[in-house]
Amino acid sequence: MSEENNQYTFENETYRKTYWHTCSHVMAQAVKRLWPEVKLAIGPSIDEGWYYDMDAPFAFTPEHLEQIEAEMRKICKEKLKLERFELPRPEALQLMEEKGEPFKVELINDLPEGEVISFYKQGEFTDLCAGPHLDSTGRIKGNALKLTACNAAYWRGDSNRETLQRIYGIAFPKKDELDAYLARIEEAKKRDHRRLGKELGLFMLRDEGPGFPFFLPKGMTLKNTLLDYWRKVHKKYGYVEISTPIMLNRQLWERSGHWDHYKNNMYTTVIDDVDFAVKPMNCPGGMLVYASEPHSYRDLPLRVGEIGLVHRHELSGALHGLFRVRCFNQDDAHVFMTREQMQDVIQETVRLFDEVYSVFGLSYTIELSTMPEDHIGTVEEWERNQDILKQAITAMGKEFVINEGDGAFYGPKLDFHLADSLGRTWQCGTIQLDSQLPERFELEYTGEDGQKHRPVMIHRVVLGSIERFIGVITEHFAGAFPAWLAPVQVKLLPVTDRAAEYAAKVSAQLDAQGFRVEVDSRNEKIGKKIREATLEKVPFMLVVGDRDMENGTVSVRRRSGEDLGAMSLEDFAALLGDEVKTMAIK
RNA sequence: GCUGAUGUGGCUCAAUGGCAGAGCAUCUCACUCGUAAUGAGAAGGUUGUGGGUUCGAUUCCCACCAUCAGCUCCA
Repeated sequence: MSEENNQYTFENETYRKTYWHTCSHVMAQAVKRLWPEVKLAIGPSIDEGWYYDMDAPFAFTPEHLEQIEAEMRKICKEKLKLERFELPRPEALQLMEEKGEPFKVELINDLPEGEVISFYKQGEFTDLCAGPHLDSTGRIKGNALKLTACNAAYWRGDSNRETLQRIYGIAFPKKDELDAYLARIEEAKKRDHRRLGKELGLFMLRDEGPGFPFFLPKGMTLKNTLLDYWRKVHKKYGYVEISTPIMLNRQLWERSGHWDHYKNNMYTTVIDDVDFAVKPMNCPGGMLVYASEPHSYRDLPLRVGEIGLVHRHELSGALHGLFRVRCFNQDDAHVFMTREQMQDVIQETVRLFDEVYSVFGLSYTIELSTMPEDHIGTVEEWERNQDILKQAITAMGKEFVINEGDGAFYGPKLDFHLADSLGRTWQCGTIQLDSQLPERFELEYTGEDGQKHRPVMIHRVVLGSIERFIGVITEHFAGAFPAWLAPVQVKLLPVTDRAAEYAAKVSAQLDAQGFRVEVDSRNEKIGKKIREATLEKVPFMLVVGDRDMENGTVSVRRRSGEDLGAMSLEDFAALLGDEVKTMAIK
C-alpha cells in the first residue's frame, strides 16, 4: 500500500507540503472572494492534500465546493505573487481585527512572547502564516486540484468550542496524477470491509443492535479459522487458555478501578439488588483466576490467554463497520512475571506479534503511550515502566513514536498500528505493562527465598479485536483470503447434471480430508458458475464434466483465472494441502 | 455526543405532491451446455419509525432511529 502512496511526481515531501499549503491559501482566498463574511481558522497541509477550517453562516454544499474550485483556478491564472512580511504583535492584531478574523486574533494572542509573527500576502488576500509557500499562485496547476470533502471540525480540536466547517482538497502538478489519485480512492472503496462483508456474506449490522455485529456462516468460518491459528501459535509460545464471565459485580469493578475510571463506557444492570457490569475488559476476571491458588516463582512467567467477549459503550458517531464496534472479542492474555522477567517477556511478546503479522503480510508502526492525566500509581512507577518498554523494543532494533498521555489508566503501553487500504491506521496489537492491578488484587507468588512477592503483569492482544482484525484483513486481501483462511477453499462446478453425483463424491472426499468445499449443483452454464465462484473469491474451482468422470480427474482453475488443467484428485489434494500449509503455522 | 448528508423489494439504483419502476438475486418452466452472465414466465414494496401540512405525502415540514463523511473520544 505504501508504494501506491508514493506515486506523486512531486520532487520531495517538503515541496509537496509547501505546494498543498499554498493551495490552502488559494482556497481561503477564493472563499473570501465569494463570501467575505466567512471567518478563517487554520489551513495546514496534511499527508494527502490540505484542509482549511472556516466558520460560515451557511453549510457548504458540493455546489459551493465547485464554485470555490472555479475561483481557485482563476487565482492560479492570475499568477499572484506570495509575499511574506512580519509585524509586531500590536500591528498584527490590528490587521486581523480590521479584517474581521476573530480566530486569527486568538491565534496571535496565544503565540508566545517574542515569537515572529509573519503573514503571507497574495493579491488582495493576506493570511497569518509561518510559511513557507510557493512564490506565485501561478505555480499551482489549476486543472489538477480538487476539493474532496467538507466536514465538521471543532475549533482547536475542542468539543466544547465552536464547530467549524473543514474543506479538504488535493492537488497535483499534473492532471493525470489527480485522476490516478481519485481512481485509487475509488479502488480503495471497493475494498471497504463493510461492502465486502456484505458481498461475501461474512457479517451484518442491523439497526436493532448498532455496533453489535452479527457473524454469518462464512464469516464465522473465517473467525474460527483465525482462532484455530491463534490457539496454535499461542500454544507454541507457552500460553494456557481460560474463559471468565461476561458479567461481574460492582465490587470487583471498584477494586479494579474500572468503576471509577471507565464507568461511562460500561453497560450495567442490577441483579437481586446488586449492581453488575458487563465486562469492558477481561483483566479483573483474570486476576481472580490468578489469585485462586498459590503460585511459585517456578511458574513464572505465567501466560494466560482468553478470547474474551467485551462490551464498551462507544459514542454513536464513532461506530464504523467492524473497525469500531460496541461488542467484540479480544484475543487477550495476561502474563504474570517477576520484575526481573519484564524485559524478556516483552521481547518474547513482540516476537510473537512479528510472527503473527508476518503470516498476514501486515506491516505495523509502534507507539509508546505514556501516563495519562487520569491514572493510578506513582509517577516514579510510571517512568520506570515506560523505560522498560522503551529499552525492550530499542534493544530489538525497532522504532517507535511517543504518544504522550495516551496510556491506559493503570500503565504505559506499546500500541501496534496496522494500516488499512485507505492508509488509515488501526490499533490492533497492544502490550500494556501493569504493576497496579497486581497491587489492587494483592497477587502473590512465593520466591526462591520462601517469601511472598508481588508479581507484575502485562495485558496484551495481538489481533486486538477479532472483529477489527477481520475488517483489516478483509481490506488487506480485498476479500481474496489466502487458501488457509478462505471460508470456502474449493468450489466444485459440475458442467451438467450428469456430473452432479461425481461432484458430490469428490466433494465428500475433500471434506473428509478437512478441506472446506462447496458444490454448485445449480442447472446453470459452466461460465456462469465460474463467474460467480470467482466473484465469491473462492481460491480453487474444480470443473467436472463427462471427460473428468471418464478419466477420474478434476479440472482445476484458480480464482486468478489461471487454468491448471485436469489432474487426479490426489494431486489436487496435495496441491491444496501444500498451499494451506505454506501460509499457516506448522 | 457534535456538524452535514443519506434512508425506496434480499442487493444495486430509478421516479414523482395524484395507481412506486429497472437490473441482479429468489421461484417455476425449457435448455444439459467444458472455463467470467442461456431464454421465457412468476412472485416480491404500508418508500427507516412516529407525528404534522394537504382533498391527496414515498415526495413538503418536525421529532426520533440508523447509516455515511469528518470532528471529538477510543483500555
